[in-house]
Amino acid sequence: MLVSTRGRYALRVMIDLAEHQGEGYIPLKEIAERQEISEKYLENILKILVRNKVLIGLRGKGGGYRLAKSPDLYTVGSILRMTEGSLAPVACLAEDAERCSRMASCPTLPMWTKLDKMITEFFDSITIADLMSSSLPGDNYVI
Amino acid sequence: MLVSTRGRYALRVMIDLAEHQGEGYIPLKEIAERQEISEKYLENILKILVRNKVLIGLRGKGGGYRLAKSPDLYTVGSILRMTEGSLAPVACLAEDAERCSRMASCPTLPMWTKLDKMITEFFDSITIADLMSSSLPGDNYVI
DNA sequence: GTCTCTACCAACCTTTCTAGTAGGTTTATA
DNA sequence: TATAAACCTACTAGAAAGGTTGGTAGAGAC
Repeated sequence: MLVSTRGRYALRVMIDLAEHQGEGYIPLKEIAERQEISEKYLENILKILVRNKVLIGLRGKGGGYRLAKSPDLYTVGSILRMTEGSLAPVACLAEDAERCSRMASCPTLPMWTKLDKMITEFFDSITIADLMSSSLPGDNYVI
Repeated sequence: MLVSTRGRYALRVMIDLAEHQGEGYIPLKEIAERQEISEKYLENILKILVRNKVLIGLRGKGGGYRLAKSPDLYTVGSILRMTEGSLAPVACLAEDAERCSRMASCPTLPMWTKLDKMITEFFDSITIADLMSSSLPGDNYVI
């Protein structure tokens, strides 16, 4: 599995917040309810997004979360890299991979590299705004 | 990680055997040595390929493994599906996934479906013959 | 007929990742 | 000061990854 629940939920939250922009700070409880995701689990995911300054969290009564910037300024790729760590299709291409001694002669490496590039370009070509329900699904984020 | 060692090793074995076609049956020991993979672990992987009739195993002295068909008749996709089970980038798209109640309104589903199609088409467009060292790496299995 | 080489098979193991849960602390508003 | 919220640390059950152990069965050479 390339993308786990962490990344998928993060994207859904981003879209949810994008659709409720201008309504001030949205409490976690509300998002969790709408998205049918456990509050406590979601908390862990939103923490990552706040740390990366994608979301702004406000404490106390009337607090909650909101997007730091406009939805068209966030690519799906950037959100997934934050939450998933790496989007590499194979271990050898992960940033923290130990250098493989067979690299120079590996007959499969060019294939993996090419796929990695395809995936990266795909995710980086789509923004949160593209995913919003107001968009026609399936055709507007053509690669 | 989309593709684990199981799938990667399987591909390397297929290429290895393709490059030693016409030399009769190649014992596991030899492959393991050349590929620097533990014999015992490789055994588990080859079992899958034999079960799927991609390789033919012969026991006893002089035994070993050989490809059942020509290398250009095996796509990378078919080998990976055998060994990895599923190549779906997200859980919702796996064959054995339980039907998600949000499917109809999910704003991210079209993106996942599109990526899944891209990945499948990529892997199905490359054969073991394309990966052999005699090929120029990087340009001949253009999608 | 038995020795050796080989594939084949079932079970087990360790480490890491996934998908959470529990319980408390801090900050802001009413 | 009560309450609503984010924030923080730690824990956990289960699954998957990446193997290992110890055998059984078949085929050829002597």
